[in-house]
Amino acid sequence: MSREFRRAMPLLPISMVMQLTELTARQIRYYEEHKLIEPARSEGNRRMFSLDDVDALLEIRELLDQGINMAGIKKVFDMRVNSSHVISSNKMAISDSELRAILREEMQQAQIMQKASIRQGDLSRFFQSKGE
DNA sequence: GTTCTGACA
DNA sequence: TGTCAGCA
Repeated sequence: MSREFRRAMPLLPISMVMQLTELTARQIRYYEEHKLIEPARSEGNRRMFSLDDVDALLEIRELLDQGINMAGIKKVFDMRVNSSHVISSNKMAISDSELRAILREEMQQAQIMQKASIRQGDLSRFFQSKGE
C-alpha cells in the first residue's frame, strides 16, 4: 500500500528522468503534451516526476524503439486506461494484457533477429498513420 | 545553473 | 526532434 504511494510520489527533476530514460527534455515535454504522462509541478512550475512516470516513459521508449509512433503509443496507453473493454477497432479485439504480451514478444524477437518480424510489420501498419 | 514555454527549421 | 530565445 505505502509502496504504491511512494511510486506515485513526485520527486525527480527532469534532468534525472532524462538520464534514467535516455530521453531528451524535448521528448519528455512532448509526451506530456500528448497526455502520455502527467508529472506534478512544484516551485517555479518545475516538473516533478514520480517513479510511475519514469516507468511510463520507459515503456514509451520501448514502443518508440519498435517503430511505433505517437498515435500508436496513445492507443496503447488509452487501452491501458480503459482495460475494462475491448478496442473500438474491428481489427483486433484483444485485451490489454494480450497486447502487452504480443508487444513484449515482438520486442524480444526484434532483439534476437535484429530484424523486424512479419507480425511486427502488421503491428506497425496497425499503429502507424503514415504509409511506407 | 536549471527548467519553462513558445517557436522555427 | 533539435535548438534557440527570454523568463523565473
